[in-house]
Amino acid sequence: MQNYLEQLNASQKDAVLNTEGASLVIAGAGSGKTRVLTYRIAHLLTKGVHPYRILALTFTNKAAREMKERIATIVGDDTAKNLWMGTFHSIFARILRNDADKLGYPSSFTIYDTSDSKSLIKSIIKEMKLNDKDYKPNRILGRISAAKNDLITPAAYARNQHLMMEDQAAKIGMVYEIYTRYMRQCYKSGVMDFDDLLLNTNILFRDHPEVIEKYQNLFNYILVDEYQDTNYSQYIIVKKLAEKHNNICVVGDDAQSIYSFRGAKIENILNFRNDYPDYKLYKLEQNYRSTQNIVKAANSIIAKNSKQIKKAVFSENDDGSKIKVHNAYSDIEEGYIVINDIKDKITKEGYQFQDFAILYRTNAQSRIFEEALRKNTISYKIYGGLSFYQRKEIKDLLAYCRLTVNPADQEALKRIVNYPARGIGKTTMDKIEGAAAASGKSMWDVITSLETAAQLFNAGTQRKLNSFVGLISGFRASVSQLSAYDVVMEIANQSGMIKELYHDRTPESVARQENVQELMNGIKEFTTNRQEEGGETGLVNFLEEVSLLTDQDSDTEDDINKVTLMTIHSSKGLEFKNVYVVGVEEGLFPSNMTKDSEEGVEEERRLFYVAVTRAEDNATISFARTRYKYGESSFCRPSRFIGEIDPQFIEFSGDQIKIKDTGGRFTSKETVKRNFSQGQVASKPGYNFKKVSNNATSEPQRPFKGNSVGNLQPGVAVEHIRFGKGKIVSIDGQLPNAKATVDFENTGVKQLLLKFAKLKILG
DNA sequence: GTTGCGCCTCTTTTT
DNA sequence: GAGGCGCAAC
Repeated sequence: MQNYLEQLNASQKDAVLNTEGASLVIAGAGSGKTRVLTYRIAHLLTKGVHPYRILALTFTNKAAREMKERIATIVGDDTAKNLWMGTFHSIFARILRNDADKLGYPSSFTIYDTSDSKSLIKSIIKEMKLNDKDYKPNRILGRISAAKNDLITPAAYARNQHLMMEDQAAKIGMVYEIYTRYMRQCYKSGVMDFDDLLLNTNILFRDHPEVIEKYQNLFNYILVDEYQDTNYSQYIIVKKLAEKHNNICVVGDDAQSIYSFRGAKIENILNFRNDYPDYKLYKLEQNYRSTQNIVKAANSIIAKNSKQIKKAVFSENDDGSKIKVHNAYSDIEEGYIVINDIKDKITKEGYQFQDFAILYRTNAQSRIFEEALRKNTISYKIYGGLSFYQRKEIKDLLAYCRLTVNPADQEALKRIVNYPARGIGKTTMDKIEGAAAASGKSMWDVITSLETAAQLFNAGTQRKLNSFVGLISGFRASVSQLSAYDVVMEIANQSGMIKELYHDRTPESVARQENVQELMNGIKEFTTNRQEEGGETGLVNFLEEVSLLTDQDSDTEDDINKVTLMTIHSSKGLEFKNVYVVGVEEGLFPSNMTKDSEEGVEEERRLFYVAVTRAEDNATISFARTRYKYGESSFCRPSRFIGEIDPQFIEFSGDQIKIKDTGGRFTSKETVKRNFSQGQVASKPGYNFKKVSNNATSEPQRPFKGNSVGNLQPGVAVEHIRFGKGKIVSIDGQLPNAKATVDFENTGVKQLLLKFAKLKILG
């Protein structure tokens, strides 16, 4: 065993050695947080604490896995593997599976992902005949999810005046009813969604004292990573579990709380001292990751926030270079600037691909960088976006698995009942769904019950349904006799999926075949790993693992030495020698969705802080002045955040742009004007948008769509998706080829062909 | 019942 | 730009 204590500084050592009681470790970015957590657990183990008496909760599987591996190198595999270490969701799914029957769930309950939840909500909205203009599944799911994370049941929701008024104001007053039906439906289907895993854990602990007592006694020590990102539901679970022994250690950084949209309450970490008045506070303030310039710049950013725990993060590393700010004409140029800079650093400074990360606010931004990287034959890996498990063929196969394990799983059934096509169409499904709703039974029960089937369907349909039922029943019978791998193999073959997929040899289809193969390999791997750890290897366990996996968890061998592309959210906890924070523009970062509220902006600022502090050697910020959004080009201004960095730590490169701080906003008038005069965007009379577009293939196809032409008169204020607000000066000719002279303020754009324009009349 | 086409909405972040 | 949905044709 290595002497791990020697590798720690004084405050880190303090935090590792004081294992008893409540501890709050405030860990600045790059201050060795994971190291403290790892060694603290290793320390407990070397003191003789049994591994199964330690509960360590993280937010990603990857974090858990890496920590476990590091602990294993200190105390050995056999000890480390018995730790209760994992994400909130996976640990409590495991606990729930043991006691699911107490809550009326089958122990084989399956887990809905977000798209399953959305689809269910969509059908409830339909069933209730609500208008889908106001009732957007996304939005409704958000409300329900938030309620669950605040431990608000449907009944409590209906009684909550605040929530009800909010809903009514937003014209979605029936959310409580949708929530009620959603819960009922999930229950009936024997499924839980992500939030249910936590909510039901809370219910289990609340209603079954013997259960909570069992786990209170079991877990002598509880550790929570990224505590600033816990939501109320998680907070209560942790609090209850720790009640007995009071050995709780939470680690986090309030400055990096970036998940409030998922219900995270920064207050949990800010109020820790109220919950545990005898707590000990450890502050890790020395940053070992980044240069002094980066740390100081980051400090100047976060200083603008009001809600925070005071700390002084410092670095004793070299000063390093200043943060570079690149000003790009367009999003496409931004891509090239970044990629050229990467190439430059590789040739001149000897960095490798793996030393670079491109971080963006939204997944949609990745495409341009991917293209630029591909053109330059730089290998890259991209996280987020459409993950492996969201691909159609994978979801289909997993839906078969889910249905096999849990035939009541309604979304799984709906997904594959007619895939591959077996003549069970919409009419039949509507009947089944109607009967299921009327009788309170699951759809599976409806189709397996002979009497109802005879009433509802003609002989042909009955035969088709019976054959489907036989298929699934066959799979169910196999589960007890075959390994998970063999069951899935049987499913893939007998369902007809394989035949369907191998039907043609188009590249897409080959890719799908490979994906299915990869999933099969995944099952093999899962089985071997679990066997080594002595865990369960059933199909139900595989499904659980897969449901709670994110694509960040699946790093493969050939992912080494590649440029990393990911959202800033996913980059938390990681570090790279060179970091590019791209698209730092008003409306994008901070996002339009959040910039109206002070809390929203503070969270975005923390996100910006997270982005910058990922960098070890160089942080580079860039913004574009025009960007494609929703398939159309639009103008953007640099983000207020750039102006908030203490200027002594940044350096502008490329075209100088006038950035003026006007109370949190920037003006970039001059640059925009200059651009037009440079001719990059034509402003000649009578041009059409084809010439304006950066990308000649994306000609706007839609014809003019304003109100009637009669409304388009000189003097009318209009908005155009590309050019912002302006006033019509004059109109010539008739639609569809009318020419309007519109003065779009500050853009230099004067004339539009209405044929191609999409104007919105203001006011 | 199935397929294909065109129109519409949409985007924040994720366990 | 992409995916989802509705509608029309087969």
